[in-house]
Amino acid sequence: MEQKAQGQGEPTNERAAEILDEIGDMLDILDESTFRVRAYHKAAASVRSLTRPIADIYREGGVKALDEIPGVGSHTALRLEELIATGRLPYYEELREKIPESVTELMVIPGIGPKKAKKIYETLGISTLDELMSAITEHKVEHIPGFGRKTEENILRGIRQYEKMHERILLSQAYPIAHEIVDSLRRQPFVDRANTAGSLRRMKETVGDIDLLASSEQPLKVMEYFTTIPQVAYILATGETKSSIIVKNGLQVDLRVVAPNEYGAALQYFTGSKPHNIHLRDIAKKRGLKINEYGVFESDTDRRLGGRTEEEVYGTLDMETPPPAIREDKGEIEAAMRRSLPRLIRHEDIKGDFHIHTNWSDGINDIETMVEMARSLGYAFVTISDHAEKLRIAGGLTKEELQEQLEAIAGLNEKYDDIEILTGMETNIDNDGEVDFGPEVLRKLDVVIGSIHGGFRQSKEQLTRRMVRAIENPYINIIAHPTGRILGQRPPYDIDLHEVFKAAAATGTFLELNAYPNRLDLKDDHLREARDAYGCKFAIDTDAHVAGNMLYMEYGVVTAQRGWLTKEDVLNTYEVPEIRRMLRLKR
DNA sequence: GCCGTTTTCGGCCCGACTGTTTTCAGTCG
Ligand SMILES: Nc1nc2c(ncn2[C@H]2C[C@H](O)[C@@H](COP(=O)(O)OP(=O)(O)OP(=O)(O)O)O2)c(=O)[nH]1
Ligand SMILES: [Mg+2]
Ligand SMILES: [Mg+2]
Ligand SMILES: [Zn+2]
Repeated sequence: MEQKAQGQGEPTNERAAEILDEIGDMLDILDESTFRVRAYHKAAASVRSLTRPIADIYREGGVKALDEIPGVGSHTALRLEELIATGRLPYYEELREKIPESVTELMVIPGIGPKKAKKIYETLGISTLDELMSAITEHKVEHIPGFGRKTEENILRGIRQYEKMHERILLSQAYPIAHEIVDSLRRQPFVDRANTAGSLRRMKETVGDIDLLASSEQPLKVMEYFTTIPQVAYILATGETKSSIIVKNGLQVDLRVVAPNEYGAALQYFTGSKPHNIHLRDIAKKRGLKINEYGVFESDTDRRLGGRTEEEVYGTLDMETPPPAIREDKGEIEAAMRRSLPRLIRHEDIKGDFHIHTNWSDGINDIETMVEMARSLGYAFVTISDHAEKLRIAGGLTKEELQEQLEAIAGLNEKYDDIEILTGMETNIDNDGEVDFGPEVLRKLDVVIGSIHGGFRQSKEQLTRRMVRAIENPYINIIAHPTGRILGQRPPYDIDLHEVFKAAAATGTFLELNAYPNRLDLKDDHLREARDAYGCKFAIDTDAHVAGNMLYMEYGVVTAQRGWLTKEDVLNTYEVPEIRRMLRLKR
């Protein structure tokens, strides 16, 4: 029998995490201890969020290094070693003999957990979604002991819901939907306060649903309003503190409603993340306190100590309040206890944008329009960085055209005294790591960007070599969208980021945080790794192809925050003379 | 299965909503 865990060579982090999750699910179905089950899921989440391939970690530090991954203990470290070394995991395969893959797959349906999946499998001998659908049509499911007519209906709805929508959506797509509902809630006289919460408030690059919080003295009125807004397609559940709806595009929206003096505790709870909450509550518990969404309490007396504001919740534990963007249980709780939270970069720190296209290549607007947009954003500078000639499909500029553009920019710079237009170009890194132009052209430019636009399927060695050569080119200042991923469309190319970060730090080459909402590349965790382990510096760029795109800077800044970056880490927070000085250091 | 300035054993966050249940399990946040 062909198993996914077999003979596939070294597992990616994602594959290893999937296997750990599936083991957790199988143990869950087998009625194992919930703590063991949780341990597997926790280890899976930890492996999934690593910034380095586990195979590399293992090669460098052996089992000991695997053991040091949070949530991975001696036992799982050995299992991962087996998996990395042989491409197989006998323990996983043994469990699979008892529980077929298709049974754990039933658990993707909202409303079907380990117990229902097990009953469906054992009672009806059903393990696939198709079989389940026919069993529902024949009304066999409602006769499973403990199930009923409504259970069957809900499973059917669950399947429909899953088929319509089960992917995470871009933060930028969820954001306006969320704020439209928040705004409408705020307009209701019976609503005291309303806010976004969950991953959307933490500004995660994608969100699984929209989480909203409101406070009110009349919670039932709020729920009645919420479940009848025009966006509603289906009401999943509604009670006096919590309701869930599905909106027209298939997305789920959860609303929690609490009393006004509980707002801070509820916001803390509902902002999460889940690991952050669990860690925080664990600390409270060890101090004889209890935290829930209604407040902080003394465990033995249930006396309420606070919860009006988030600061009160964290303050009761003698902690600073971590910004929502970093509440991922990746060190922020410890930092908040030491009172040494990072001073994260703010949007106001941004003084300009280095990556802007115009109608000289594949942009929509002319130079002046882009400059006017930059001025309206209060920027001190903007760099025009059109594509170069090798990227024909993007209307790349020849060196003659570039010369013309430089003259046009010189003219515009005469006209403005409140903004400086820097000259630049986005060059294409070819298969040999060379770019469109040599020093005689590039030396005329203030800022040179290099990026990969093709050959994504090359070997890791080749891709890495190309990139590192470009980084070593003394004229290239910024590497744009370093991993090439496009959320929901294209995975990152297979490149050795360790080599890229090392070379960038050694040469004084800035790594881009491309703020385009479906790129956000480098991503949050990579930014943090590149800075902390390598000392890299960054530029947050919008890669605007039309003036309005320059507003994407906001998504770049929040992603930088999620990567724990401070103002000092980011080139476009400096004054122009200082930027020029830093750019010249490389040449 | 993981983990440790009170522990290497004994804990592991805490609660809402639903359906099928005569008292709570399952799923989800
Ligand atoms: N204490 C506690 N809080 C939880 C738990 N599950 C969820 N929460 C809180 C923290 C989450 O951020 C918040 C919203 O839950 P979601 O499932 O929507 O997660 P979140 O929005 O973080 O991520 P998402 O993008 O929706 O997958 O509810 C839990 O098991 N325990
Ligand atoms: Mg959510
Ligand atoms: Mg939610
Ligand atoms: Zn570009």
